[in-house]
Amino acid sequence: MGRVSQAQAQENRKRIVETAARLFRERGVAGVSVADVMAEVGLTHGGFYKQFASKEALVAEAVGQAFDELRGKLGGLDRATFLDEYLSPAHRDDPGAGCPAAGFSGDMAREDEGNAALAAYASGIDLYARWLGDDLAAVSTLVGAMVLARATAGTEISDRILAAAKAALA
Amino acid sequence: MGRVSQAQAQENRKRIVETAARLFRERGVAGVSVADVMAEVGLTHGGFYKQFASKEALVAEAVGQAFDELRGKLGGLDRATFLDEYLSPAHRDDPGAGCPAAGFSGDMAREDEGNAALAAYASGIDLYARWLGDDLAAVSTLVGAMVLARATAGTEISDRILAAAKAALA
DNA sequence: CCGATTAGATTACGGCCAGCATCTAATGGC
DNA sequence: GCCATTAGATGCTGGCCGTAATCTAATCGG
Repeated sequence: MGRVSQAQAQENRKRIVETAARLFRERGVAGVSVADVMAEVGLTHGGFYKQFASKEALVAEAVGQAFDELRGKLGGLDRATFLDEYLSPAHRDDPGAGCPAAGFSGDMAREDEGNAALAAYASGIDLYARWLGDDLAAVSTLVGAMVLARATAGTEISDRILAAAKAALA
Repeated sequence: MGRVSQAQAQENRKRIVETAARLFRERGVAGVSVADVMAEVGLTHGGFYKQFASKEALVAEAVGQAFDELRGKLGGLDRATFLDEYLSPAHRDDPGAGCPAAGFSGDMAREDEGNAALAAYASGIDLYARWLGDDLAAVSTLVGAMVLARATAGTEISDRILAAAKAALA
């Protein structure tokens, strides 16, 4: 296949970022290859570098994209509803569509400083903190509970973590 | 080189697990190869499979080892001292020797269920919870703060996360 | 309507990894 | 003191990865 309209190319680019944002959260950045992302979008991996400078650049855009989606969702929610949805087994079991702070935490801890992805991540944490009334401890409890519930998924302790966090933050 | 005494072989095995426990926490399981671990111990990667069935088996032992070390440390600490050390920049900046619940969280979230590493991890979380008075919300705040502080290391928000968690748990 | 541009496909390269087969030499039971 | 055992070294394999050069065909400006 040859060229595609600019509109189509832009649409493709958008789908690459959205797919990456989901896959990276589901399987981790290291667990997803550029070819995986492109195949899921229906393109071949070679074309990737016409749209992005590197995988790193895609990671940065994916983190930004995930937090942008979050920004949209937070607008129409009150605190109680948000906590209920966040600390639900459904959220735990669907990391691909879930909280980027939790989904990307493992990967961000090892990015080198000054990185674009890191900056997007930090500003996303700031978003959470402000939305919860400048309460960074609440953000820690929230994200920590989700991270631990996922790491212990399938064991009896996982549901108890979610319930305990809900009780503490209500 | 040829054979080595049984005592030496056991010592080598121990050092492999200890080194893996540190490197995995520093760089993530996917970021450390079997060859990396063996080189750090001073052995070649081929010999690894005389001691371990697979990398997965090493991960499971490393997680167990890290929580065993923790168990030892927790014995001689009161709550206030523990919180102070846990939520310190020094702990944030030295994940290799730090909390396994935080250090392995990113990798555990993607292990398949029934896994030996997962079981060791879940029992480690249980250890924390009991030591903090069956308070799973406190464990979430603690581990969440460390995970987020590491993911935002280098930005202004990182220290504030640690301070906020300390204030909330004191 | 033509030709320069460009999105995507194809193919290849260099590097790294987990795992294993084979070799080597020291051990430790007899 | 011999020799079967075995820890570790060496070297290979098949696979996957990120990246890039090249090709192809469709677009879009002039």
